[in-house]
Amino acid sequence: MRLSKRGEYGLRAMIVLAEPVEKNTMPVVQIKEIAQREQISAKFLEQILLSLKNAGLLHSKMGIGGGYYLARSPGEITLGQIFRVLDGPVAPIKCVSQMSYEPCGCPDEETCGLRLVMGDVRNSIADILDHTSLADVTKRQVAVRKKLGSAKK
Amino acid sequence: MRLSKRGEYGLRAMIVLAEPVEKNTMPVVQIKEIAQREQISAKFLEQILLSLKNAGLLHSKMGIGGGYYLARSPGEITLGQIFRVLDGPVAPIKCVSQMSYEPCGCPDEETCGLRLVMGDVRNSIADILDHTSLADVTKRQVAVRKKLGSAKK
DNA sequence: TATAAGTCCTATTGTATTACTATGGTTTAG
DNA sequence: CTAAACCATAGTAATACAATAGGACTTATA
Repeated sequence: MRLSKRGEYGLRAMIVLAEPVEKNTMPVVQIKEIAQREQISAKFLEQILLSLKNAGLLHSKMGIGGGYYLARSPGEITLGQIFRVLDGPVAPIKCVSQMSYEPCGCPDEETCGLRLVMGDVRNSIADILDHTSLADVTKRQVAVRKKLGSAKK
Repeated sequence: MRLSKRGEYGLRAMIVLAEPVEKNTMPVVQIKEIAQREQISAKFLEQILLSLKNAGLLHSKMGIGGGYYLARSPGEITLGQIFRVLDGPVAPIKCVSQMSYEPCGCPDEETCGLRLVMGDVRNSIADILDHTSLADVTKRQVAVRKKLGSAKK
C-alpha cells in the first residue's frame, strides 16, 4: 500500500512551498533549493513539479529569480489533490474508486466481500487526504516543533 | 495506493475458504475450485496459497480429496495478516511502519509534516484491516445479500 | 543586447516489480 | 501403483519507477 517516490517528493515539495506563504515571505522558490533541503535529485524533482504545474496546482516564474509557487493558498490545496496527480487514484482496487471507477473481475460486485472492505479503506484514506490541506500540515509541524522545543534539555 | 493482484487474489481465496467453515460444511477446498469461482489462474493461485500456508494462515491436505483449509477459525484470521504476507507492510512510507520500520530520507523525521499525515493514513488502514476478520467479511456479505434479496423486484 | 540563471519539455535508460507461465518434483488416497 | 493433489523453483514479458540527459525557451540585469 505504498506511496511512490514521485508522490513522496511531490508532497514534500508542496509542503516546502507552503511555508513562505504562511510566513508572508517571498513565495517563489527554486527547484534547486527544494532539492537541497529535501535531499532529492533536482532533475527528478523538476519533472514532478512540472506535472503539478500542468495540473494547475503550481504556477511558475521563468528566468532569473524565477521558481515555483503555489497556485492557490495553502488552505485551498489538499494532499489528496497532489496525491492523485502524482500517484493516481487513492483506491486500493479500481472497483471502489470514486474518481476513476473500473469494474474488477469478481463474479458479483455488489456482494463481493473484499470490495466492501476495500471501499472502507478507500474512504478512510480519502477522508484524511482530502481533508488535510497544506495549511493543516504546516500548522501541525509548528505544533510539534513547539512541543519538542519545550521538552528540550 | 493500490492492492496487488497477488494480494487481491489471496484475500478473495481466504474469504472463499472461510465460507464452508461458517456453514459447518466440509472445509477443505481445492485450488481448482477457488480458481474457477474467482476467475483466476489456478497456477498463480497455487503459489499464493502456498505463501499463505508457509505463513501459517492455511493448512493443506495432500493426495486425492485434498485441498486447503484455514489454519484457525475465520474469527481469528484478520485481513491485515493476509495482506502483510502477500503485499508487505501496510504503511505508505517505511518511516511510519509499525511492523517493519526503516528511516526515510527526510532531514528531521520528528517534525516531518508528511510523516505525520502518513502516520495517520497508516493507522486508519491498519485499523480496518487488523480489526476485520474473515468472519466479519462473511457476516457482511450475508447482510448485503439479505438486503438485496428483500429489495428484489 | 549579451549572458547568466532560471524554467520547460521530451526522450532515453536502467532497474525493480508484477503477473504470470513452465517444469519437475513429492505426497497420499484408493 | 497411479492419478490427483500439493510443493518448489526458475524464467519471462510487460509495465512502472526513478532517474538522467540535453537542448529550447524566458527573463532580469549589467
